Amino acid sequence: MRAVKNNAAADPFSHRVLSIVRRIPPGHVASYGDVAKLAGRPRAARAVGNIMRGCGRPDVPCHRVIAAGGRLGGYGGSEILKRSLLVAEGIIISGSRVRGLDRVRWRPVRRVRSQKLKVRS
DNA sequence: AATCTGACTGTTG
DNA sequence: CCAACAGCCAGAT
Repeated sequence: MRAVKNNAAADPFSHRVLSIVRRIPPGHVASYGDVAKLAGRPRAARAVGNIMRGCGRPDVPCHRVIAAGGRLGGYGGSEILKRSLLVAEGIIISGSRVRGLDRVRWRPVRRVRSQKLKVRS
């Protein structure tokens, strides 16, 4: 049985996007644009949204992926649920905006390029 | 291969 | 702040 064949979504991009979203820790968020950028396609925010729409995986915290500027973005019509999930993780939301975005925005650990220590002698 | 579809985003009025 | 528009993009038809 060939198995897996009907699944056309085995592309590197969507796979990369999903693995990135999977790493967003509770209490943190990333915008569609952020994820797109991390996935190597800085202008594919819209495409990321489409991928989120289809991800129905329990291991993918798609509720932590929001729109730019702290706006919530969509959640399959249940934006209320998305808001609840975020609040439950400690995210503070005022109106329809995440507050203190800079403090909860997820920052993947980037490799520091042999940062030299300046030693004074 | 061409067209359509949006959980997007930045600009403009 | 909100609505309309115009780019942009990967997936699905």
